Amino acid sequence: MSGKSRAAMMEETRAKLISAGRKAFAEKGFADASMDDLTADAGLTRGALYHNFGDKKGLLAAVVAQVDGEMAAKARQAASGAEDTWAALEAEGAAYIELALDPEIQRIVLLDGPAVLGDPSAWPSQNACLAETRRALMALAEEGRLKPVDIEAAARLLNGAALNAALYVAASTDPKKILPRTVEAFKALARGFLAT
Amino acid sequence: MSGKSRAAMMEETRAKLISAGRKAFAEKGFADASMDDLTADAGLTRGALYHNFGDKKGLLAAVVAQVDGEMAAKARQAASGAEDTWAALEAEGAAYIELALDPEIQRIVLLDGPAVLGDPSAWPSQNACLAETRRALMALAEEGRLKPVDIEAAARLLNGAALNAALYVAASTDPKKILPRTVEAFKALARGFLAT
DNA sequence: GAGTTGACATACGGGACGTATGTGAACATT
DNA sequence: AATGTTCACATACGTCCCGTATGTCAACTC
Repeated sequence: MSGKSRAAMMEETRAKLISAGRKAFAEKGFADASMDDLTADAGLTRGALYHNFGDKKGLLAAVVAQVDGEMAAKARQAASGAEDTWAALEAEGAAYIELALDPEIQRIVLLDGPAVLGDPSAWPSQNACLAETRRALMALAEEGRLKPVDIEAAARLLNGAALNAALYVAASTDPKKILPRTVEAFKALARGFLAT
Repeated sequence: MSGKSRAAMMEETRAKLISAGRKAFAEKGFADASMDDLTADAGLTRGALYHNFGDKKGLLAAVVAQVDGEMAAKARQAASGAEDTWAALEAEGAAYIELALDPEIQRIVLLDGPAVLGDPSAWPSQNACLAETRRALMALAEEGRLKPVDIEAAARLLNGAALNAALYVAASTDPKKILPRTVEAFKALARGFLAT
């Protein structure tokens, strides 16, 4: 058992490249990240990258999909403890705001991602975060607790509000103080969707 | 009166460069816009651009400031006809959503702008759109019609929701059909800030 | 055991950005 | 009014980086 299967080897190089790309994109931004550098960091060359991901944007897409998936998982976990469907939606939104305080997430998912890959709803990763919010809203709609709004639009509005607000919190001089206020404001805002 | 003053000449070249940059950035995106090409389009060379704007990002900042100012002006105009302070806020939000359907605005202000220049609240243009929303919210707060939320955070949430929703509308297969639903959803959402 | 496939490395060309240097017209100075 | 200076802009150069085309070596097939 000295080696591994062909497919396993390839998965390993893909993982190494994604990891190196994630670090480089987070630290330098997509535009200033050199593929020569990040592939060398992974102990490889650009050849491996082009073979596995097609081009620089392809690597970013893979990185975004990974980070996006992690975000959705954490949001789901945050919502899992809620007693109530509505509380779950609020918890998810709050979780997104807090998650987006991470510079890595801001740079990769909120700034470079949309600019390079286009609108998030068109991403190959199918935007797991958005799907999570949509799911929560549909559950509420079935319970009859929502105003008669378009679910898809509502999900986009909530997600956009949360993630954008996080950029504001992170850019502020005192994030720790502003975060709770922002989360409260988000909860107040979200209640606009509640049936009266 | 054959010529113009020195300062007037410089303003003219700045205007020509901004105009050419605006077109190039809108059509090709920031990354794929060639400074050789866009300066030639303006009948100039890269020398003029570096002299006036420092670098490529400097030109983008100037373009963003111009577009952002135009957006705020239109939003203010849309709100001017409202009978009521709250109706004005709703009208502004709706105006942002509709404005953001313009591909030029999407590309420059919503996608490349944040990615290249960083968080909008830190822009030199001071984000006229955001300022407009903040103004409307403060007026409402003085009238006592707002829940006790942080104004700054609320402005960011509303703006983020509106602009992000516009990306969704524009990316949809049938924007004309989805736009009114999205605007309605936005109005419902915004009511979350209204005092009960 | 020879041929083929495929994952990855190396070599090459083109393009774009930023800087350093040049230039000619307007303004100041005497 | 003539000369020196400034400055807005053009030109020339070096450098970096992406994408492709080509090469290579191990693994699998027959």
